[in-house]
This record gives sequence, structure tokens and C-alpha cells, in this order.
Amino acid sequence: MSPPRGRPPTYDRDEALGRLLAAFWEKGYSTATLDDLVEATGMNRPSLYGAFGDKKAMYLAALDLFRGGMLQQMEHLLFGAARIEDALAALMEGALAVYFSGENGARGCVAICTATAEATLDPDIRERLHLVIQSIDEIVARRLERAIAEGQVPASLDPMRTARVLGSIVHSMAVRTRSGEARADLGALGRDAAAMVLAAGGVTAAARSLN
Amino acid sequence: MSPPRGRPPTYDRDEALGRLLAAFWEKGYSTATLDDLVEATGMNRPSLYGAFGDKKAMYLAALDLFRGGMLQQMEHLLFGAARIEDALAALMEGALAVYFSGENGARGCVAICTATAEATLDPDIRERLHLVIQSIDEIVARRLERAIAEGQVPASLDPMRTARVLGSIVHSMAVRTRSGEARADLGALGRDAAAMVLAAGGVTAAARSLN
DNA sequence: CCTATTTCATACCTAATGGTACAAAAATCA
DNA sequence: TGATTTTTGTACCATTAGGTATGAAATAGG
Repeated sequence: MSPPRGRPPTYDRDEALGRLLAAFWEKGYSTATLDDLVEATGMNRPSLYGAFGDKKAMYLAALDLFRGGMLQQMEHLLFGAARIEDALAALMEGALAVYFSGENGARGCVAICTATAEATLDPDIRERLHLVIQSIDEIVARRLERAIAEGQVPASLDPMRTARVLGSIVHSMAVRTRSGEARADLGALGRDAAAMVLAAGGVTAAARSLN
Repeated sequence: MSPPRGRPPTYDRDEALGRLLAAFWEKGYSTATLDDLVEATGMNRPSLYGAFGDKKAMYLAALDLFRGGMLQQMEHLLFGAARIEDALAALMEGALAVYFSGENGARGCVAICTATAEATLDPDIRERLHLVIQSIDEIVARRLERAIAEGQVPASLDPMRTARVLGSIVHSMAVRTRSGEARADLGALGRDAAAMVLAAGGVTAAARSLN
């Protein structure tokens, strides 16, 4: 593999994409201007366009990067704990750690908090949002399946339906973060929800048939 | 009360504000242009500015209108039902009815789905978002207090903490609506969550002390 | 009927936005 | 070293954005 022909880029594409993600995360898609993105990456406009395409492509690429990292971390947090109680606690605490990790404080989740606004107008963005939501549901459901297999929760628990409830708590934590709620209060919300779900034995076939 | 001096307005301010709300609801704050707002209201630009102020003031007024209507309807739905099961079912179903009531289909909640993106940049918008979230939490908590008083749920249930879990489900339903989830699936999510909360006896002091 | 007052409608303004042309710079290959 | 290729950086472009000046229109008061 010989080095490429022309003048070598001065930027690192992955790092630049990370900076793009951070910029969109704070400002949202339509509020972030090209000048913002230029400043965030340190690149100039033509380089940005050459590397990523137009503004929307940058946003989509940033969302994909986010989803990848999110899934990796959730996998780690959820499946690294032996007890389902600990796994769910790690999920909630890990989400909060990300939501409060911005330089300028509380920024929530880039997909839930910024893509949702655009979802009505752009099918590609809506698809990305859906993908993030679906990914969360599915990975939590997989962890619940393991808990069933290990006898930590009743077999009557419906993994996917229960996961959707837990995922919903995570979504709201993201929104609430951005609304200015204190981290301690959100931690309590996450713990309360997880404890209640486990106390109820999750969403069960019985509870479903009630309605 | 004699009629006002000059030329009478041709628009109805309340109706115009309703149209503004609909426009912001679908497109979001920064994505909705002045031209969009002019078209939605049928008013011309100077009249819009005369009636409401600048674009941000229009958005804030629309959010306030939304919150007022939302609270009124939630009061009706939550306190119109005698049993807490029915009250929570009405809450979830009522939320979905609103989230799917747009002309162009699924639009979710204007506060959760559009104000969240702007919340990091504008304190006034963030405050409105917080107010909506807080209002939901509080009215649900009040309904749970009544259920405790009427012996329908255990007195160990913490109304506010339980309400925050239920409110979180509603938030996520709004986001999920906008992401393209089917209404039937969201109905199931709402029923599942409500049933599980009641099955667990809500968030209790006991569950809290576990953590 | 004339004046005062308020709204309406057109047209306009400035600034900012997303996107690009073009030439200089930096590398490889012959 | 010279030709080729790719990136860089400046400067620019057309469009759209939010917001406003201005005069005509419509009402009440005198």
C-alpha cells in the first residue's frame, strides 16, 4: 500500500467527525451553521465538503458515529454486570454520564434531543432517529433475555415490551437533562424506574392480557 | 366598552396563535420560516409582528398556548375517571390522540419534540420546556395522591416519583411518534407501562431505600 | 365630511446561510 | 526536475433569512 498521490490531508477524518458530532449535539442540525462546523473541526469549508459531502451528510454521519459508540458502550455496561439490577443501574448511570458530558454542560442525547425536531421534515433523519431508538430497545431486550435465562427475572417477563418501557425512561432522561433538571434527580428517576420494573417482574403476558 | 379607534383587524388573534402553534409543531422553531408562519396564519408579516412580536415571541406564545390546552385536557382525562387504571389509560390514549392529530400525520409533542433541540441555546425556550415537563409531573402526581386517598393504590406509593416515571413514558411516546412508530405499538407501550406501575404499587419508599 | 387612529399590503433592506471557483501548496511518480 | 494529483485557503456567489419603512385602506369621533 503506497501512500496516496496528492497533497496529504492535515485533518484526521475520524477526529473531525467527532467534532462535528459535538457541534451538532450542542446546537442541533438546523441551528448549527457551516461556520460553526468549520470552527469546531478547524477545517475549512471545501475540505469539509470534500470529506463528508453537504451539511446533511455531515449530520447523518455524525448520528451514525453516535449510534455506534452508544451501542458499544451499552453492550459493555449491560452485559458487564452479572446481576440484572446492576446492569440496569449501569445503563441509567451510563446514559446520564453521556448526557452531562458536554463541554457546556447538559446536552442530553444527540438523536433524541436534536433529530426529533427534524424528523417530520426529513426521512433520512427520521430513519436515523428510529434506528437509535430501536437499537436501544433491542439491546435492553437482549439483556433481559439473559436475565430470564439466568433465572434472575420471571420467565413471564416479556423482554421487548419491558425493554421499551426502560428505553422510554432513558429517552425522557435525555429530554429532561436538556430542560435543565439536576443530575441527581435524574439519577433517582432512573433508579426508581429500574427498581419498579424489577419489582413488578417486568411487563408480563398477564399484564398485557388485562387490556 | 366602545369599539377601538382605528381600522379593525381582519384576523382573530387566538385563531392566528393556534395556526402558529400548528406551524411550529410540524416544522420546529428554527426550521419554520417567517414565510411559513405567514402562510399558516394568512396574515402578512407586519401584522404578525404587531400582534405577537418577533419570531421567538411567537414561538413562546405558541408554547404557552399548548401548555394551557394540554393541562386542561389532562385535568379532564385524569380526574374524569374514577379508577386510577382508567385515569392512566385515558392519559396515555389522550396523549397519543394529540400526537397523531396533525394534518400531516405523526407530529408528537411540540414541546418535547421541538423545544428540546433549542433548549441548549435559549434560556427562555428551555424554561418553557421545563414548565411543560414539570406540569405533567405535577398533575399526574396530584392524580396519584387522589388514588392514595381513595385507597386505590398503596399509601407507600410516592406520588411525585411515580408520576415522573409515568411522565417519562409520555415523553418517549412523543419522540417515538415522531420517529415513525405505529400508533398501535405506542398504545401498547402506554398500557404496559401503566399496568406495570400499578402492579408494582408505584415507586415506594422501600424501593427508594434499596439504592 | 374631515381628521385622527389603527391595520393592511407591498416592497424593500441587511445580514447570514449553504455551497463553490480558483489558484497556490504539498505530496508522488516518472 | 518536471508533470500529476490531491488538499488547502481565500474569496466569492446566489438564495434565503428575519425584520421594517411607507403609503393606502378602513374605521370612529367631531
